[in-house]
Amino acid sequence: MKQKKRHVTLLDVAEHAGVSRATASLALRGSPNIAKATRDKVLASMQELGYVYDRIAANLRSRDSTTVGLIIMELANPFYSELLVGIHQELDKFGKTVILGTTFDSPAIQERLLSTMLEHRVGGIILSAAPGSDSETVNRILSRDIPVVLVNRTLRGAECDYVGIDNVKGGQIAAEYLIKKGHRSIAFLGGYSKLSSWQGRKQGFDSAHLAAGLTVDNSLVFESPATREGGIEVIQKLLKVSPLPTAAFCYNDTIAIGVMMKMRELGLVPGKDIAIVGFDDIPEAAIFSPKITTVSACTRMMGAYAARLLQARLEGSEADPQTVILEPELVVRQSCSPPDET
Amino acid sequence: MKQKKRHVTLLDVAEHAGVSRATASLALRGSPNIAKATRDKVLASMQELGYVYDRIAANLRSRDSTTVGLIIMELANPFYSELLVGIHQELDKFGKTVILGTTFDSPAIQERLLSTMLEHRVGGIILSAAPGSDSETVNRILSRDIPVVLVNRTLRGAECDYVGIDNVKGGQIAAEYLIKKGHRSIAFLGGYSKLSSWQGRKQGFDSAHLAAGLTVDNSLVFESPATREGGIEVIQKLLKVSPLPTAAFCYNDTIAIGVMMKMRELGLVPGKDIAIVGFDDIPEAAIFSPKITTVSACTRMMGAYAARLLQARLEGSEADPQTVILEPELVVRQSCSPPDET
DNA sequence: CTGAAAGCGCTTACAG
DNA sequence: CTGAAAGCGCTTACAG
Repeated sequence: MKQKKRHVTLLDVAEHAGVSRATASLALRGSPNIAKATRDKVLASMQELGYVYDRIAANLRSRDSTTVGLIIMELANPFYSELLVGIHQELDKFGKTVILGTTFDSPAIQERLLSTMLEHRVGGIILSAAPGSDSETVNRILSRDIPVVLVNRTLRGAECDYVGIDNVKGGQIAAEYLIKKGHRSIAFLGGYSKLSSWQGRKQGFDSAHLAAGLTVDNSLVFESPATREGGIEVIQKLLKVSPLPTAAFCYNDTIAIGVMMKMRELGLVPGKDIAIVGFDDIPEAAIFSPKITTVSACTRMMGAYAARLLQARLEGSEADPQTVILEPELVVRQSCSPPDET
Repeated sequence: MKQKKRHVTLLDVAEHAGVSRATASLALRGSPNIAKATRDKVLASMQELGYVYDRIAANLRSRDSTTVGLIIMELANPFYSELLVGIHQELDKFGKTVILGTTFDSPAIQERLLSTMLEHRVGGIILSAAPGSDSETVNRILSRDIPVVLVNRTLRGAECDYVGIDNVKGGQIAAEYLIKKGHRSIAFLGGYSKLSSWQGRKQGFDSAHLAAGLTVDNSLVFESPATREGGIEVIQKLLKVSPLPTAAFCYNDTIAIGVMMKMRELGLVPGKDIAIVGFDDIPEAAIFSPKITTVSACTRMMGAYAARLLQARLEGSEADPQTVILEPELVVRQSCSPPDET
C-alpha cells in the first residue's frame, strides 16, 4: 500500500529542534559526540512530533540489517513450533526481528522463500532444510556473505554452522531401554530412510541390539510419513506380521501417537500389548494416555543454540563452520510395559 | 552485520545490458513500455551477474511495503499456532512477508513489538491484543495510516476491523448439548471473567440454562489461567463441592485437558464421572483419551479471514471498520457420558 | 521506447 | 561539539 500521508521525518525533527539532520541522527542514537543539552532538545522534539525511526532506511544507508529469516517445515507441528519458540525467543534477546517462512518440505517453496528473504535484506538465515534440497542453495547464500545456520537437519556439502541432536545416541538409548525391559523383538516404525536423522536413529537402534547380542529383524522396519496418519498406516502393516513384536521404537512422537490411537481402536492396549518408545518429547507426549516414554530432542535448546550461532556470525565471527550436537535424553513415562510372560 | 562485499546493483545490471538504470528498473518489473528485446537483454544480464532485487530500497523509494506484522500471545500454544497457520498461509498468497512477535500477554512487550514493527515499515498489522491493552495503542497506529486487524480478541474503542467467533453462541451450544444429555448440574471451569470471550461464553451458558428452565449455580464457576495447570487447579477446587456436578464446560480445551488428566490421576473417569465439553477444538482434543467433545473455534479460518481483511485495507479499502463473527460448531466426540442413573 | 535528474529517509566521512 | 555534502539502491515524473 502506498502511504498517503507524508510522515514525520528526521529532518522535521532536526528543524523543530533547531539542529542539522546529522546532529539529530547522532543524538537519536545516543552518540557521545553530542552535548547532552542538544540531545535532550532532539529527544523532546521527537516526542512532540511523534517521530518514528525508519530503521529500514537507516539499514539501507549503513548497509546493515536487523532482520533474520527463519525457514521451517511447518507451523502446525509441535516439534517445529517448539523449535520456533526456542529460536524466536533467543533472537529477540539480540534485538533481531524475524521473518518467517514454511516450506511444507518442498524444495521449490524453500527456494522461493529464500529469494524473498534475500530481497528483504535479511542479515542471516536459520534453515531447517527441506529434504532433497541442494547444498548449492545454501552455499550460494553464503557466498553473498549472508550467514546461514542449519538446524535439526543437516545438508551434506553446506559449509555453514549446524545444530542438531545425536540421532545415533537417541536410537541407541531407546533400544537399550526396551531391551533392558526384556523385549527381544522390537519394530522400528515410521519416518523415511532417506533422512539423515532416520539413518542415525536406525544405526543406534542396530548397535544397541548388537551390543546386547541380539540381531535386528529388518522385516519389522516400516517407513511412512512422519505424521499421525503415517503411524496409523504403519501399525496396520505391523499387525499383519506373525509373531508380533512385543515393542516398537517410533521415529517420532507423532507417529507413536498415530500408532497408539489405531491400536486402541483395534482393541489393543497401547504400551502393553506393544510397548512404545517415541522421539522428540513434544508436549503431546506428556498428555497422551498412556503418557509416552520418549527420547527428548531438546527442541527449544536446539533452537536457542541455532540463534546463538547465527548471532555470532552476525557479529562477525569468521570461524570455521561449527557443529553443535546435543545429547538426547530418555524420558521414561508409561508407554512401556515389559513383555507379557504368559 | 555490515555487508563487506559490495553486491551487484541495478546500475551494474544496466551497464552490463547497455541501458540506463531507469530502463533496467522498468524492464525488471515487466513494464509494458519496454521493448521485449531490451527486456530480455536486461533479464539476461541479471541472471549472469547474479543480481538480487533489493525490495527494501524499492519500497523505500516508492513508499510502499510488502511486510505485515503479526502479533500473538504465544507460539507454544496450539490455538495460536493454528491461528498463525491460517494467517500466514493466506498472507503468503498475497505475497506478503510476515514479521512475527509474541507478547506473552504483556502489554509492555506488545508495545515494544509494535514500535519495532513500525520502525520496520510494516504495511499493516494483525494483532491478538494482550489483555489490559489500550485501544489508544491501536488508534495511534491507525492514525499513521497503517491498518490494523484485531483477531480473536476485540479491544473496546479500537476503530479497526475485527474477526472473532460468536462466544455467546459457543457457550450456548455447549450447555444445550450437556442439558440435552440429561445433565442438570454443570460447572463452568477456567479462564478469566475479565476477558470478553469468557463473558460471552458464560452468557451463552447461562441463556441455555434459562431456556431449559434451569438455574445456573454460580458456586460451580471457577476461574483460572487458560492453561493445563489452570485446569488442574480448578478441578481440585471443584471436587470439594458437594454434591458434585455431573458435567463441566471448560473455557478451553487446554483447561479441559488439565482437568481430565487430574481426574484420572485421582482415580476418576474423565468424561464419565464428570462429562466434559471444551472449547477451540485444538488438535490435541482429537487425540486425548477420551477424545474431547468441544466447540470448534474455526481457528484457521479465523486466521484466513483476518489476513483477507488486512489485505483489503492494504489494497486501499476505506470502508468502515468491519466485524466478522464466525459461527462456532459443536464437535461431538467421547468426553460426555450422560449422568449416572444410579 | 529510453535516459537524465531528483528523491525516499537515513548515515557517514569530512570540515570546522 | 555541530553542519554541509554525498550516497545506500531503488523509482518516478519528465523530456525527448
